[in-house]
Amino acid sequence: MPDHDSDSLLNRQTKRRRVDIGVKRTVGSTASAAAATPDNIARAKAAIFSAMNSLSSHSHHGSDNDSMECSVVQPHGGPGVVSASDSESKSNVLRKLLKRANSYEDAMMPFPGTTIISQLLKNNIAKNGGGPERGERGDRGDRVETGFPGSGLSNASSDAPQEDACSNSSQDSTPQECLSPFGRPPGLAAFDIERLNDEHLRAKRARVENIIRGMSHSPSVVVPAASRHERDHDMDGEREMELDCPPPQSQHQAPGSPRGGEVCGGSRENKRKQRLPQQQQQSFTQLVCQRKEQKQEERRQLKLQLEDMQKQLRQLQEKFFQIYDSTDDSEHNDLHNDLGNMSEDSPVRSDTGGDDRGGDDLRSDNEMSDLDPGHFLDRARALLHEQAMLADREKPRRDGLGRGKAGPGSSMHAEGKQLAETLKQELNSAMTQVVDTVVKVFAKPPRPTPQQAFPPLSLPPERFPPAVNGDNPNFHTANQRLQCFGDVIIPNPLDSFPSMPGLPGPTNDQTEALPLVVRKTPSEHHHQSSAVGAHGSNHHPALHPSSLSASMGFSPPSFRHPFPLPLMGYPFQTPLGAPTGGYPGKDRTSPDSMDLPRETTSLRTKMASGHHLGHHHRSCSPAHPGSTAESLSLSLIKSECSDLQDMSDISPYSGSNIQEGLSPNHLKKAKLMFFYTRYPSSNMLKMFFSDVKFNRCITSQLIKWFSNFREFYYIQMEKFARNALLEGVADVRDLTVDRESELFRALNVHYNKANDFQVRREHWESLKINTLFGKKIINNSSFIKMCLRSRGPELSLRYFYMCSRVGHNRIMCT
DNA sequence: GATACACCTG
DNA sequence: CAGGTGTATC
Repeated sequence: MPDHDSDSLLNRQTKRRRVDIGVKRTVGSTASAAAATPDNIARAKAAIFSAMNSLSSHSHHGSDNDSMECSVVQPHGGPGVVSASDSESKSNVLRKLLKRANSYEDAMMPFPGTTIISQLLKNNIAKNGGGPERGERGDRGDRVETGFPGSGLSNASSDAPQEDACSNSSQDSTPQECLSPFGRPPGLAAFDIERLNDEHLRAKRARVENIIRGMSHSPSVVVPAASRHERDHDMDGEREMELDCPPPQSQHQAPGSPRGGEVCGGSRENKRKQRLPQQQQQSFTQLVCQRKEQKQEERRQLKLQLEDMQKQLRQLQEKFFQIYDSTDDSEHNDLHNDLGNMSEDSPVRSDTGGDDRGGDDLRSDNEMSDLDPGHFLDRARALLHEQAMLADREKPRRDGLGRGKAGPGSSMHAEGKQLAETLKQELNSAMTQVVDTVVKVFAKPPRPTPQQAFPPLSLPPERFPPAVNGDNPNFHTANQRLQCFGDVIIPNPLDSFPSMPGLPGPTNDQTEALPLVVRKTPSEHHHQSSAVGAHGSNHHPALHPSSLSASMGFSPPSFRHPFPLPLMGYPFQTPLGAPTGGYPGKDRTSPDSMDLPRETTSLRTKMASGHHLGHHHRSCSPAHPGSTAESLSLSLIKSECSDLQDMSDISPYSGSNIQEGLSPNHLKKAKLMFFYTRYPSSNMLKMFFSDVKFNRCITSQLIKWFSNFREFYYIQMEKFARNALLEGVADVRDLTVDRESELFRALNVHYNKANDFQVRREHWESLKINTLFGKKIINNSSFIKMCLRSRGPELSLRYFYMCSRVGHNRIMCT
């Protein structure tokens, strides 16, 4: 704390420790201060959270579901848990937490608090293997995890830590959740559907496997069921990490910083992130490749589906034929009459009677080959041919004779023709339906495969090429992306969300937010620091790959979607729900009509009026929203653009409508983006806001927005933590977040006021978040992702998991 | 000096 | 959310 003396530091901390703690510039400083500050409950809480975060950070794996819990912190060396009942223990805990916090501020991970943390870490460890706080964070980098050997966790230690975890989780959830990537075509029989599902599942599995292979991050994977067991392992691992790693000297690493070994090494990167761009580029490239793969996969699936449908069609035809045949046999002609009526207009129709033969033949054929579709057509052709011949032959006679003559034979003949006609019509209609169905299915965003894992989150910078929705509001269809956000969402947490730039490499997970600015090219800025800068070094550049990256990471191949999202598991619908289709309503409407929050409105107004933001904005011009682009943007948002892809998708259309200013919709998008990255890099911002002409003002404004978002977000988290402490919560496992919770409400109001995102019950309750973080943000709605993501190790909840349990969700820190 | 961030205030 | 300030980094 170079700058601040302890007092000031304390004050400051007291006031605001929230947010920046993690990032803070002061990093190494305050160790001294850290020591005591008892009074700060908040701090303690923060510490707790951080601990929790730490834990959570690594844990991805998780079990998914339910059981994730985090272990709690335990005060003393031993991982003992603090007994809630004992006030003293609480005090100790708080103290430790405080210490930790302080140390944190120092930027180091305090060992003091270590015990607790370590225990927490242990629990979680596995997942990321990430180191402890900073270190932990560093983790995000992925490598970090690797660095930690010890994690006892089962797998965690392994190299593929996060990935594995992701994959595992993905697998777990995927199958079930994403059952039908394709919507079920109308008309398909149940058995067909089942068949399709089976195939689909197989395909998903294959995709998941691919994804897993592709991922290299996450170390731990745990099986949900074993969550607890795993947790233990994780903890061990984490602890080891902690021990192994020297405390960071000065700052924590920035959230995305790469770290792994680094972390352990204690080296932190004070420097700002420099290379993000490259990393991001790689990530993008990977994403693109993944997308292609996904598309191919989609094609394959569609083909399979088409084949199934064709089979079904054939079966239907056969059945029809059989029925007809039976009727014929019975000699009654209700059916015939009907057919005759139907085919009256048919050219082929003939009045002449035919012989029975046709009927008999058909019958026999049917008998012979009930199930052979091919016969159906053959018979139809033969019948037609026969009828034609008869018609020619009898026509003259018929003219002379009159119809009365037609006996049974002629009626049969007529019936044959009618049958032929009917069959033709049926075939045509059936084919038409099949084709339509296929087209529709194809057009719809398929649910992605599981991987989505979400999404979350990061976006691909580039956006995948996928089709974007430029025109089609319903980007789902247009894009065909699956939204899977597994979270569906919007999956596409996502997964993938986006961090475009940040995409992490394969391994990156960015659990943390990326630095806001990354100077893209060296040429442009010599600074490399994109990130956080100063104090912050904490932010680790490496980290960037926040969730977005994670998502990207995941998205692998399996998805067809462009996004990575996380989609894992959710079925077709987007998290958003119904509105998928068009984003009606306000989305489409002009900004004015939008139901934006007041602030937004005011912002818009200001902007519209040419308001210039302070010095930041000197050059900014007013925004000109309204355009289609915005609508699209909203649409995207609704669809949970969370996914990187979504983000990326924006660009296409945006290109045509580049605005010089930021509109309310952009603000909305920024909020959405915040779910994925708390510290977006400049590249990410550019990608995400491809429809905006960037200049210093815009960049500054965006940075400011994110700064504000962080502030709010961390305040909420801190508040939540504080309340929890006051309530006597000693164990993270006791923390719960449900829809009624203040945290949920606050976040939703702030970031989702217009309910652009529908946090559906299923998303909330059955999140399989294991993989959520970082890399795997797989499923769950963006909202949840957002909730999970927190900024710094310290206070942030980023590592929290919200799990659903029977009636409620828990926040886990893994 | 420029930049980015945290923090604080309105 | 914006404006301002202080700090750290480049």
